Amino acid sequence: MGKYHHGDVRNVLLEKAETILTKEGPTGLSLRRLARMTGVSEAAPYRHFDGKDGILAAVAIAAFERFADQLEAVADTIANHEERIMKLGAAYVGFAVEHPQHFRLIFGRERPPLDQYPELREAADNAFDVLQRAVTSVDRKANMTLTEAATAYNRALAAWSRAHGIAMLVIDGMIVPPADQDLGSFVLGLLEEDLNAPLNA
Amino acid sequence: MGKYHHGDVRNVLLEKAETILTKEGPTGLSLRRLARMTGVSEAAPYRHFDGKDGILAAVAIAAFERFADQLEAVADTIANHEERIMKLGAAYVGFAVEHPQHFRLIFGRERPPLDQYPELREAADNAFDVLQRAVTSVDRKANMTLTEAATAYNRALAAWSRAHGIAMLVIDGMIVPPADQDLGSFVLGLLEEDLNAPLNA
DNA sequence: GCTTTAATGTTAACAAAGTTAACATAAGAA
DNA sequence: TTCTTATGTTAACTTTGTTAACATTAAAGC
Repeated sequence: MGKYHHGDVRNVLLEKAETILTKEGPTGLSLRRLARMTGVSEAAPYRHFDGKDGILAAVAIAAFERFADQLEAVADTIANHEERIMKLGAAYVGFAVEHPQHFRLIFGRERPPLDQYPELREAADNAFDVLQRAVTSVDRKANMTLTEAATAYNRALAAWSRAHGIAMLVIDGMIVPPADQDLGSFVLGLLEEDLNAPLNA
Repeated sequence: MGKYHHGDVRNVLLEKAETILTKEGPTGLSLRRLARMTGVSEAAPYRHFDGKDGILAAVAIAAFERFADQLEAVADTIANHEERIMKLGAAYVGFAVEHPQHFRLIFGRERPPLDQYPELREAADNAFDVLQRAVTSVDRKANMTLTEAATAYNRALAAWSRAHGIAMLVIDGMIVPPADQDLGSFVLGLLEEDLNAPLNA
């Protein structure tokens, strides 16, 4: 007389997985525990997901999508090129700080291999496309020379890696943002820092 | 008649752990497998290390030291301030690319908590001191105003996070360095990229 | 030299996790 | 209604981290 077919196990599992991940990270997410917490047998998740990686992939896809949406929302509202790059970087770090576990999931090594989950690869590519478009969009509509295009691409990489480095080091606790300052402006300050300028600017 | 006391189990374990880590990363390092490969009982490692975290900590400490040495070697040979910062960044990324698993270990979440391993914390702090000194050393010997000192500090953070971001994205395969170019000059290019400069420089 | 003690090994057990196989039941198609 | 498929369940198997109980060796104290 077991409650076979509750109807929505897959979604419930996903939501609970989401909750656990937020609190304890990918390592703390155990399939068995997840199943118990969902009130379903310990093997049930295997009917809906391709094992643990399958669930992680599903969560990662959702995370990538939210990430991309958040970046796009910022990028779309800012017309000025330089300002857009900077604010985008701040938003990038902002997402990492607000959702450190999700950020770690989509960039860390517990992320399932992109090759094995085409939708995951798609979600990842889409997020990076948003970034790249935002960084190079203004230049794209002008007719660029080959070297200009190359520079634009490199600049996107540079902007991306700067934001990424700050994000990683901050959520790792290696860089501690000053308490008396807004996180966004702190990040902007770091992004704009010119390593070659004289100290007494 | 068992071969009790082979004499050097601790070091052999560490070396084998090192080997496994290089090939398979922290996740692939299983204590039991390590013990078997070392030809010792599966509980033996616990006599020499504080469980799995203990071994990871030991390996991480060694990794931090090599990392710091490598950075210091570069920093010490370059007198020019700007050049030193840049080459240091390239060395930072170089280490990550040469030893991705070690880099991941010392920066990822499988690194044992610094609080629980004072020597690990020390090794980490030392590595970052090397970085910070190299980035701010020239300025340090001048008598700086408070704001100059703050700028110097921020600049160190900016340099660090830039290198870190490139390193992370490269070893994650999200940024693929061009095959026709030396990795070092690729990194230097990214580090020097001025996001605000016009495209046709 | 002999005895005691601490260090170092060993085996055996436990719990937790990922995964799969074998079986049960419900829902929908034929 | 019957057959097939999707979805659940239980029970097993393997691996892993860890600890307890016991064995042996080396070193220290007498």
